[in-house]
Amino acid sequence: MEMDERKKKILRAIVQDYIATAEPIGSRTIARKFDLGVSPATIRNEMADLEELGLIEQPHTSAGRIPSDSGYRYFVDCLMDPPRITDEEKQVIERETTKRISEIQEVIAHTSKLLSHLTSLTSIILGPHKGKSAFGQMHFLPYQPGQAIMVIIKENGVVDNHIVDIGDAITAEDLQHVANVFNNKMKGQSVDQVKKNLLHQIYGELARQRRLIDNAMELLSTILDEVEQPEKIYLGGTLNMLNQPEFKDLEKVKTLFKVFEEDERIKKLVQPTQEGLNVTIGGENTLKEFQDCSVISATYRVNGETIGAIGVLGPTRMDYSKVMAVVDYMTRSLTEILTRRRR
Amino acid sequence: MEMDERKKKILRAIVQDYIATAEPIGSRTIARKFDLGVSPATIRNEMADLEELGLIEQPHTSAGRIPSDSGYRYFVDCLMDPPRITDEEKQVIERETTKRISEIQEVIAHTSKLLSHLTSLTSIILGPHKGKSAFGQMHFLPYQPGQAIMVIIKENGVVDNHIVDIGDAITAEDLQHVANVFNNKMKGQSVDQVKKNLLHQIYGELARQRRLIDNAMELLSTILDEVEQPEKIYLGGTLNMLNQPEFKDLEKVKTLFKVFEEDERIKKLVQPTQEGLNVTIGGENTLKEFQDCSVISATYRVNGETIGAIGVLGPTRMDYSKVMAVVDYMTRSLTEILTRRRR
DNA sequence: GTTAGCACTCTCAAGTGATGAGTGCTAACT
DNA sequence: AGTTAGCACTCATCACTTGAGAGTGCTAAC
Repeated sequence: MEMDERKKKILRAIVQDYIATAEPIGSRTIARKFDLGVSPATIRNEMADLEELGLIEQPHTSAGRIPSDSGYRYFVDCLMDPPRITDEEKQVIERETTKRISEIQEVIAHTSKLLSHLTSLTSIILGPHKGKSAFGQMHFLPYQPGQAIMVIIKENGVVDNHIVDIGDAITAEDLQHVANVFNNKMKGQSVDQVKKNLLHQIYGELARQRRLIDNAMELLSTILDEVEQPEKIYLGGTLNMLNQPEFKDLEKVKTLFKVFEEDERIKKLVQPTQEGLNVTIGGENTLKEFQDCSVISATYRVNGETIGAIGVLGPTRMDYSKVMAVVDYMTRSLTEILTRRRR
Repeated sequence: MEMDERKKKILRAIVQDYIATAEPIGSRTIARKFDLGVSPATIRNEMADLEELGLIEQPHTSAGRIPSDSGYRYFVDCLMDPPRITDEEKQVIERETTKRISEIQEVIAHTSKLLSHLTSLTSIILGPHKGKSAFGQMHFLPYQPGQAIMVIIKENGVVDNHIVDIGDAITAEDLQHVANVFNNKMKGQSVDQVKKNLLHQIYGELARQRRLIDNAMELLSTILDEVEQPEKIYLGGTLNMLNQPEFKDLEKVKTLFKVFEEDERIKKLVQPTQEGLNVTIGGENTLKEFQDCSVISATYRVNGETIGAIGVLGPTRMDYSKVMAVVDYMTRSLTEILTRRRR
């Protein structure tokens, strides 16, 4: 069976109306609301075909039709108005993102809020992965008698600091010396490499500061091996889900919110499967709790390198065109902000 | 009218049963479940008295009685078994808190989880307030051509760092010089003071680095004025509320969770009004969304100084004895951990 | 190929009545 | 005087029925 023009029109009508009202729509209503020039009976026949094609379904005998997952998929791929951001949305985003915020976490948290606000759905942002970064520089700053602050700058520019106990016997010059040795030997190396290859060298050169070195190495391990610490997840507008009629059931809300607390599974949702905008509809995603939901996601970059993902979660019945436009624009916006910030 | 022994017994029975079942309890059931040696009719008479005293109430004519806020209050103050932590709870807490965690945020987050888990309610922890701290030291570290990392150490030992753009013309010595001037002039001063009194001096001494100074001052403002950044709030087990029968209504859930997102109002809930354990029952607290809820809270300390609060939020119908015991114990535990950690 | 007509199905909301829990009151009992 | 049995009354809840409305599929006519 072929998808002729009229079938397409009818499917589009069904999807659009269902997205707007969340009510199954019947042939009579379609004929009334959408000017297709045919009678309800004709539409009924077409709908029977569409159902056979698996694009729409009936919740029960005497209800109207609703789109199936495949129906949404077809709609998104072939029927939908192309995603186009409205001037109003654009303005809001511009206004909100030009506020100068320095901390990257805050930028992302703010983006998350904005995204959920614009879509009235739940936003999910995968924070930038810290990236296993190699050793860059080390410095010691005087702090208090017997203590110094060890500052470690990773190769990717992230700065970490820790207070370390030093003996009273160590002078500023000694510290400088230790730092110099580390900086020379370790530049660009991972901790494992250092432990294997260079530690005895360092010990050799700095025999007297053995305790300080051990201390420093331990700190370096924890700081540079921070990769295990997973990317942070930012959720925004989780409450918006409660306004969706598909979550008027308390049990559903419970399971939904339970999953919201499991970062690992949320992460899977926005994990991009391909470049550009990802649209995952209903059962296409693997989490059974979200079989009634769709996710629009995309990745954001810094200096061309993909470092995180941004997504919107909503009921399958969402305004794909609008949400896709917003996610797309926000991704670019975020990429731009982060890139500019880094310059 | 006096509260004689029998009235007390009956009130206690009503509260205990209602806490356990969440169902209004009638005279017959009381006579059956609790061995008071009198007939339902007598209990009815007593209950009429208790109602007149405002300690219990009837949801509707033919339902049993439930405790009123005053009833709970009387129960907590006079009737309840004294809070006593069980060995089992104690063990769990010991086990969980001996895991060595270094970051204070993590300690608190973990405590929050533990607390909500033990009580099956929602835990609220007010993070340690950062305290307005004055300028301590400043350092510049070389980073990339044209950029340096400015490290600011506050008087309380908190370290902050930011990448700053410096011109190509500035040498390491220049930077050192700038830092020295700042360190000399500003030690222990607040930013406002500096702006008022010292800025022109600094400009005078460092005429050539005017742009860098402006830059630095701006950063200092944001870093040192961080007080405005409020104490962080840790919520745990918010989902537990969904298991409470009083929140089977979706509308209630919505308003509840909305308030959960408003830190300012949550803060009010646990803000201690007196030393030791605070018990706020139902309408006693000021937030109208929480008129059906009670809060048990207490403050935790470091080195004798109160730095935050810890609390449990649940329906008015909660197991006061148990929750009070747990909150009390956890407070001590947290105080101890933080104090030990600081040594 | 399209449409009108019609019987049929199914949900939903409103109405009904039985049931049961619980009360307050009265009068009898100890 | 305090306690209890008995009883009429109230009210929520549940199961059941019923009617209305929406929608369908089928058939026959256009």
